Order: sequence, then C-alpha cells, then structure tokens
Amino acid sequence: MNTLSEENYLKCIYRLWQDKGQKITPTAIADSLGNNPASVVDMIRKLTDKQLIVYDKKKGVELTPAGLKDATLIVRRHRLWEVFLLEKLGYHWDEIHDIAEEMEHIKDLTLADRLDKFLGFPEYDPHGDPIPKANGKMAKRYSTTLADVKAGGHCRVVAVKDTTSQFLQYLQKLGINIGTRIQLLEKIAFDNSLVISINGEEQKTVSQKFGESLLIDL
Amino acid sequence: MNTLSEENYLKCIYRLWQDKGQKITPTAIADSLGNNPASVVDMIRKLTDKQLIVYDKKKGVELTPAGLKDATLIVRRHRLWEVFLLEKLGYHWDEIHDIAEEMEHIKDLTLADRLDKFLGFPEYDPHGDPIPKANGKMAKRYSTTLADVKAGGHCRVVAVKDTTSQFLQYLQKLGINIGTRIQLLEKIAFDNSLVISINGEEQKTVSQKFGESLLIDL
DNA sequence: TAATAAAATTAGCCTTGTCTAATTTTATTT
DNA sequence: AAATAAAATTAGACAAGGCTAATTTTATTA
Ligand SMILES: [Mn+2]
Ligand SMILES: [Mn+2]
Ligand SMILES: [Mn+2]
Ligand SMILES: [Mn+2]
Repeated sequence: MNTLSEENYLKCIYRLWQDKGQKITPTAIADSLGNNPASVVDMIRKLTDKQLIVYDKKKGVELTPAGLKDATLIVRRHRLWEVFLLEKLGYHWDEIHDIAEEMEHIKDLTLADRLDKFLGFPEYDPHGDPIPKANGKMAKRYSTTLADVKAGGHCRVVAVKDTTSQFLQYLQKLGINIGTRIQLLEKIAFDNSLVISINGEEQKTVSQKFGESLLIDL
Repeated sequence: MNTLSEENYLKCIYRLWQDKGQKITPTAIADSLGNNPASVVDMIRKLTDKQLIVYDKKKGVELTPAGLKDATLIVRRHRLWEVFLLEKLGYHWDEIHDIAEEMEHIKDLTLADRLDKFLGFPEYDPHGDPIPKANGKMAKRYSTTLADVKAGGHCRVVAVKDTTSQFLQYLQKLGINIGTRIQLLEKIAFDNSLVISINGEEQKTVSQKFGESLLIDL
C-alpha cells in the first residue's frame, strides 16, 4: 500500500513519462510537484526500495511494471472522479481537478470499477484525457497542439494539456470547449502568437503558450 | 483548515458526546481511536490552541461552537458518502463505513451540499444515523436499545450503534436490517442474554452486548 | 582543456503525529 | 487517613515528508 505522497510522486512520474518521452530527472519532478529537489531524491530512494521505479543517472527515473500499474490506477481514479464531479454533482470544468486530486487517493479494491460502471464506462475525462480501463488500457491520447497547426488549417479541440483553473476559465471566456472547431488564421512570426477563429466567429489572438496547451485533432 | 488527524479526533469527541452524555476523558478518546493516551493529550493541546475544544480536568473535553460546527460537517460528509456508496455504487451495508472514513476528509466548500442534493436529501444513513443538514440540524436520534425492551415487548430496528463489519455481517446472517420487527421473548437472568423472534420467525438467542448495539423504536 | 554553471546529493533541521517509559495527580479502597 | 490503583501528564524517541545550506558531480562554455 502506497502513501498519499508516494501516490502523488508516482502519478507525477507517469505524467512526465507520457508528456515528453524525455529523461525524467529529480529537478523535473521537483518542478512539477513544486517540491525541493532534495525531497525528490529522498522519495526516489523510497520508491526504488519499493521497486516501483528504477533510477539510472543516465536514463533518469522510469516506472517498473509494478509502478506503472499503481500509477495507472491512480490516474484512472482521478479521471473517473472528475467525470463524477462534473456530470453528477454539477461542478464546472475548472473546479474538478483539485477535488479529484484528493479523491484519487481513496483506497478500496472495487471502488474504481464500481464508479466506472456507475458512470457508464466513460472513455475520456472532462479535460479530454483518456481514462485507463481496469486492465490498464485506454483510448487514444492526442498529442498535436494548436501550435502545431499550419496557418489556414482547421482543427477540433480534443483535450487540454493544462488543467489549472486559470487556463480553463480563460478557455471558457473564449467560448472554447472539448469539440470546439478552431481555424488558425495566422502565426505571428515575432513571438509565435496565434490568430484564430473560434467556431467561425471573429478572430482572436492567443499566445504560443496557449497554443501549446490545447490538444487538437485535424 | 483542520488536518486529517484533527478531524478524526473531532469526530471521535462528537461521537462520545452524543453516545454517552458523560465526561470525555483522554483515556476514553484513546480507547475509542485505538491511540495512546499520551498522544491524545498532545492533540487535546492542539485542538485547544485552535479553540475547537475546551478541556477542564473536572468536566473533561467539550467541543466549542466552532468545534461542534466542524465535527458536524465531518459527520455530515461521512453519512452522505455512506448513502452514496450503498445506493449508487452498490456496496453492502458492512463495506461502506471504512471507505466513508476516508471520503469524509475530502475538502471542498460545496461538496457536501451538492452530494446531499444528488442523493435527494436523505434523512438517515444506511446504519440509521441521522444526517446533519447544511445548517447542522438533523432528524431524531434513537437511544433505546433492544436490551432496554422488557420481556414480551415488540420493537422495530431503527439503527445500529456498532458499524463494524463483524456486527453488520452477523445481523445480515440473522436477517436483521433497519426496519426489521423483533419480539423480545425472554431475558436470561444469568447473563442478560436475549431470546428474540425476528419478524415473527423461530427464536434465536443473542448476547447482552448484541442487544445494546441495536437501537430500536417501540 | 580549464573555468563556470547547473544538477544532484548529502547533512542537518523542522513539523506532525505517533509511541514507550517514567512521573505526577487523582480516585478508590482498605 | 494511608495505601493502592488508575488516570493523566511529561520526557524523550521515532518515522514520514518536507525544507535549507553545503558539497559533489556532471554539463556547458569560453
Ligand atoms: Mn493527489
Ligand atoms: Mn482531467
Ligand atoms: Mn476519518
Ligand atoms: Mn453510518
């Protein structure tokens, strides 16, 4: 049985592994969790002792099969609870992440499966992230961002890479949701700002960071 | 904001206060939580500093209005989650308490109220305990136990005082639920064992401890 | 390659929440 | 009232999980 902290580290490592296929370093983990690298080194030792990760100076941190299984279950619970909070309790898009951050740690063998069934086996969470099935498999994850679209191109929003309420509320203000159609009218060469048209409406300009936070399907 | 441990202590004090109107001592709290009295003394200091309890050597521990408010909210969340787990996720009577023990600590201002609404504002939890409303008020709590019934008397089970799976599974085996009618046929003078008839069926003998754990309405 | 910068690690400290053992207070019995 | 038992408290320890500051490694840059 893993502690709450161990679970949060596992989930963080899982996310870094999915996001960038890059080397997962103590500093990367520290940045991601808002912790000190020294604390991360301590936890790397604990998780290594529990055989949930392997740490190699060259390759960085990697999840073992056991660690991947544990991490996947935490992600499954997180995303299922997000669906519950949005669909059953009527929370908004930007409110659910932090609550699910706590709920994902509720430990009961059959809870995730019962919740999954109760929710009708959803494939994606409200942010467009695929929900791992009981067997660990999950639907397609998208990786193309709005910033990757070429000028003139059309696309459809399928997921958000950033789940902070700041970003989600900004999206709401712009009228962007999962499924919204966007046309990239122009890329400003100077700072990679993006001029877009949302659902065919009047154009808006958004930053490069914004574009990189929105996952799309062409 | 209270920590998980502080919340568990507050809830424990609340329960001891409701159960017996008696003096709440460090040893009583220690026994109830399975902790050491020395640890309890430490926590009494913390909760006193936070002005959630008042501790008087003569009167024992008492909740302040602020402490009572916090404790009531934890109990509200616990009982609402129990209803959710039983009614929506299909858990059994004896499985829900331990899970709710974790879920009661999820912190979000509107969560209890949303859950309450989603569940249709239930008055009682699956163990027959009244669920505090948002304003802190709650339906009648029963205090008469099967052990208080006089020989020959009839009664109806309204709640269980003990929520351990051992007791609940025993009840299940005997065919006793909330609402079950019981006739007390005889009290054995020797050890206060009770000879009962469940829903008018063949007689069974149960212990005094059993009788004191079952709340009834005459 | 040497100098410098960045990353990783170690050492030592802190808080929370727990424990055991020893001591002091309070209650109960003779 | 004195003796004894029980309860409460203090003192000191420990594990988890975090921090800062110092040091050692590893990468970069000149
Ligand atoms: Mn979390
Ligand atoms: Mn999500
Ligand atoms: Mn609890
Ligand atoms: Mn209950």
